[in-house]
Amino acid sequence: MRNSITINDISRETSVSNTTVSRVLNGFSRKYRISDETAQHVMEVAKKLNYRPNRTAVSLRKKVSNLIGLVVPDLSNSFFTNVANIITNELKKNGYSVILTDCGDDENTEIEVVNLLNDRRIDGLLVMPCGKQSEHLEDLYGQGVPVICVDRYFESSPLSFVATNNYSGAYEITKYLIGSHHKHIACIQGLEHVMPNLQRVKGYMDAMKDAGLEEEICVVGNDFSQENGYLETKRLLQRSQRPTAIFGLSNTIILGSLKALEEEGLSVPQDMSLVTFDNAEYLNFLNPPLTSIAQPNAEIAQMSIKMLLGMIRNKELLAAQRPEQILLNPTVIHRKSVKILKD
Amino acid sequence: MRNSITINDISRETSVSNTTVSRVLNGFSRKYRISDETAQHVMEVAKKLNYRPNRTAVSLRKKVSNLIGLVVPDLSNSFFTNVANIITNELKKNGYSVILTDCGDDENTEIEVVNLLNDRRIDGLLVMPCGKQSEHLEDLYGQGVPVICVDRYFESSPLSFVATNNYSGAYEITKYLIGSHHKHIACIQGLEHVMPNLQRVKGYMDAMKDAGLEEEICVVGNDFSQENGYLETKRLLQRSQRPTAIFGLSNTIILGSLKALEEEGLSVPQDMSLVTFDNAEYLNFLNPPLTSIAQPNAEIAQMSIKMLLGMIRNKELLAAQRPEQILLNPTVIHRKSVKILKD
DNA sequence: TATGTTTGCACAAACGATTGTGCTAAAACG
DNA sequence: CGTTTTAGCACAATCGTTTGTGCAAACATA
Repeated sequence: MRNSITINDISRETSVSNTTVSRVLNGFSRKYRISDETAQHVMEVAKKLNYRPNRTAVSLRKKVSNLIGLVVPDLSNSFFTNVANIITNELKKNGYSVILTDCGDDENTEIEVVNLLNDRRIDGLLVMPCGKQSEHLEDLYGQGVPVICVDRYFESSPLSFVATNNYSGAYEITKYLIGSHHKHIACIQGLEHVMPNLQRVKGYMDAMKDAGLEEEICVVGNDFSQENGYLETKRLLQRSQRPTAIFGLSNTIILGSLKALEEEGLSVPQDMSLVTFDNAEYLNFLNPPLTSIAQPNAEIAQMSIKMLLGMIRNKELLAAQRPEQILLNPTVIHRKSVKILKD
Repeated sequence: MRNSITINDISRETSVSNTTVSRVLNGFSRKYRISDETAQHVMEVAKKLNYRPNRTAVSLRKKVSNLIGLVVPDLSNSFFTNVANIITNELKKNGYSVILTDCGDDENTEIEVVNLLNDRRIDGLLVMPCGKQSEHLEDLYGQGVPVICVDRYFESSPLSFVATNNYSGAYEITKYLIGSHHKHIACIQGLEHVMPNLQRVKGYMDAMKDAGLEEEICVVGNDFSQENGYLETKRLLQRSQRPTAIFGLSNTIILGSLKALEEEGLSVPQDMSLVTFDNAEYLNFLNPPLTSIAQPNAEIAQMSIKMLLGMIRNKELLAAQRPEQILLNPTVIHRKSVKILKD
């Protein structure tokens, strides 16, 4: 068992009380009128013994853990890892460590891990909720724990959120496809009930409707996996009326589509146009480079943290405030996966 | 401030001591002869009040945190995130939470975060060390904290490790290039002093030597970034004697190469053959699909955890045992980025 | 000299659990 | 009925900190 140096060892060695040691080491010498001499001595001994405070004890006593929970749906999706990465690094700069957990896009797992995080007395929670329920999160929030929804959120909930304006992104890129004279545009969606998916589908559908293509609306699929992209693409290709363009609602989905198309010997964009949500460096080097909707990952991460830290600092306001609801605009990155059809 | 239900609330409500409550809730009713009646009552009240133990208090008292530290060099590299992902999920199944930190491939940051993790009394550390020094890790290990090096490791150190057999992977793929009649093969390396890089370079060099191509050995570059891949490729292209093949030592590096080649209007593999370490789904869909050396990510993760958990369970043996040193074999995945030259 | 003020620090209670030990009352035994 | 055993639980210390308060000695003031 690890037997580290404690404040009491210093206390013994310096023959002052642990109270005094604690105060010196926390920079309260002045405040509690510890003589410079004593303070010096304590600090020297602390350094000599290579003392480091036990954060567990501090957490227990101060009721502050400097731990932030981060719950993501699926770490094999590069969008989530990218955001998680930025969040983790940003929070470290602010003196927080993060406990990162992947809930496998499963609601019960999410509830379980949120409880676990609460047991560890996290100072705040950043969550990309994967289910329809928000009670477990609102409960936590009600207990006074700052909670921010990131990327995914709930319509009417006291929880603040930061997300991409998924609607506008989807609307815009669909309009672009239509502008390129595509009419048969299929949309492969992810988890049906989560907000980003809902909004993206809505954006797609509205753009179709606004162009008088209501009849052509075609939404298939049911999760954000690559398999889903693969299978749905295969099925789309078997239709009598094949789409001329596919809009994948995540980078994972589109990778599945690509695989299916390749297997069928179809090439992009000659035989099929392809666009996707999410951005990634490698999209530039695909065959062909894929036109995509880049989410503002860094801004999402930074804004979430800003809001979270704000709540942590102003706990009193926590309950009083109305939720902040922030939607950040995505940008369409035009590459080479859309064929311009003759009209 | 969060005011949760404690064991004392239950104690009050049931009119038994907190000792008894604790024993009941930990399943020690039998052992301490708590009557079934009392036990029942305690459990009911605990459920009614929705009691959950404060893990911070438990950690302090039991000197066990159920926290594992995971330190990776760079979370924007998909190899690391992939391994981290598997590790995190596997550990969760074993009742551990992981604190994940990215040290930005900086040695001082690594030392700092390792100290921070120690302050939190992690039960074990999985680390992909980014520097030449191992003292901070050996210190921790010496304090009785299980430490396993993952992917990266040190030559002569008491620390156990799990990594890919980088040498054989590099040797094999270089031999393959040579077998395809390439002679001018350049190697763009990552961080010079880390073991995987060292071993990969060695594999490359030995393969060249064994084929009598000692004169042609060409190792450039100095870190695992995409920028490094980009810049070094640009420079290679300016040489009077251009290489006919480039061996990138990571997926990030090769993405940089690809960018440089594209800018120069060169296509793969017609104008330049390309191979890389690391595997990723998207490599299949690049233009062209890249031949690569797939590391056994899942096995690395699982083996690391197995060793770590073993150490945690057998702490006594910790110091006594000789380090375990595990190298797992990679596999070359042949795709379409190597041109077979006429000899 | 008596009183008030400041200096410099220590005592002891918390935080929320776990755990070695001790104690009382009832049951069992002879 | 007296003694031993067992059942059933509580006391209090402990983990390593932080923190409200108290208190003696030194000093200043009148």
